[in-house]
Amino acid sequence: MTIPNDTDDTLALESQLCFALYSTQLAMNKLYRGLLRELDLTYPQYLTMLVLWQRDRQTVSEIGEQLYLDSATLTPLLKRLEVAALITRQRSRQDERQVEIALTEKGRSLREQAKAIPHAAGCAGQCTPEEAAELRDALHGLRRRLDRQ
Amino acid sequence: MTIPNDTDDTLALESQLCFALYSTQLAMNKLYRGLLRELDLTYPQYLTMLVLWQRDRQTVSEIGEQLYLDSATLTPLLKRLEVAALITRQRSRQDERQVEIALTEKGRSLREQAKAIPHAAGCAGQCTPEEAAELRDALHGLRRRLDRQ
DNA sequence: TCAATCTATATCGCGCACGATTCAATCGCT
DNA sequence: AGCGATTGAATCGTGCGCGATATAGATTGA
Repeated sequence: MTIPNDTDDTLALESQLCFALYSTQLAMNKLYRGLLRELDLTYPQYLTMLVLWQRDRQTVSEIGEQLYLDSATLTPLLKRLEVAALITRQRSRQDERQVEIALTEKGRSLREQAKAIPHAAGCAGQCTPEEAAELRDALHGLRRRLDRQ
Repeated sequence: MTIPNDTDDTLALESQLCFALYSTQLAMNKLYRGLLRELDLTYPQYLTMLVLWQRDRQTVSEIGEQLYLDSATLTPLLKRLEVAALITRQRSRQDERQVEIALTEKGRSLREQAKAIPHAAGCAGQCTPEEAAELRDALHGLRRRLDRQ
């Protein structure tokens, strides 16, 4: 009697951490699309604004280091934020290779509206702050290990 | 004496679960890009193959329900898998609106190569199976709550 | 000094995601 | 039977991500 040789679930979709991560990120993105509609920002644009609200006047690569994005992604994104009059982009005097990104008054003032977002997102995810923090730390840990590869 | 009115870290990038999710997904994607290079698959294409390896002959929307993707994303992706000769696409006889996706022999046989992927990914993430399972379940739970919104 | 090298940003091409729309096939109802 | 509503897939437009390449400016060293 032969044992069926392919009943193992190694490749089962739902068993895989990578798919849990992928599909949850899709769901989170969808949630934020709704929350960010009134700010007229996409999710990556929102992240970029978070970086600048924490510290104004940063170069493209400084922003990229924090978001894990490179200039191929950021340059067009930043141009759109510039068109939206939320930031300015100008070549650094000291080093003409660098481009300094700075908030406009409009960009700074958008922060007030944005303050409501994290709480709204937390409610939607029905997470207690403790649950959210635990999951966040587990994810950051995983990311750190993946980055080392 | 005035207390600075904006030292709260509500909007701090690293404190937010959504960014942990976003950046970890970027890192995971990067890992899989490397692992999948020899299979000549992108990550979403790999997920689609997982779905078909679990059950052959499914319609576009059946695949979409499992991956949380709609036809706008899947139709072009499936066309590329068809060009790669991994699947066939043909209109259902019973219901001409539906398109049935079926594996080719080449598509079926790719499964053998793919079996090594989950283990390789687990090693890269340096997760014990228990850690991975726990994080996976926490993420599926969060996704379920987000989907209800 | 000036050529080789390195660095920061930009550009190009491709493949997702997805909102909005279109179109054909099917269903439901009278 | 026939017509409005629904459904399944495709199409279009926009915005990421990112590998690969380009380009201009800065740095290094013989």
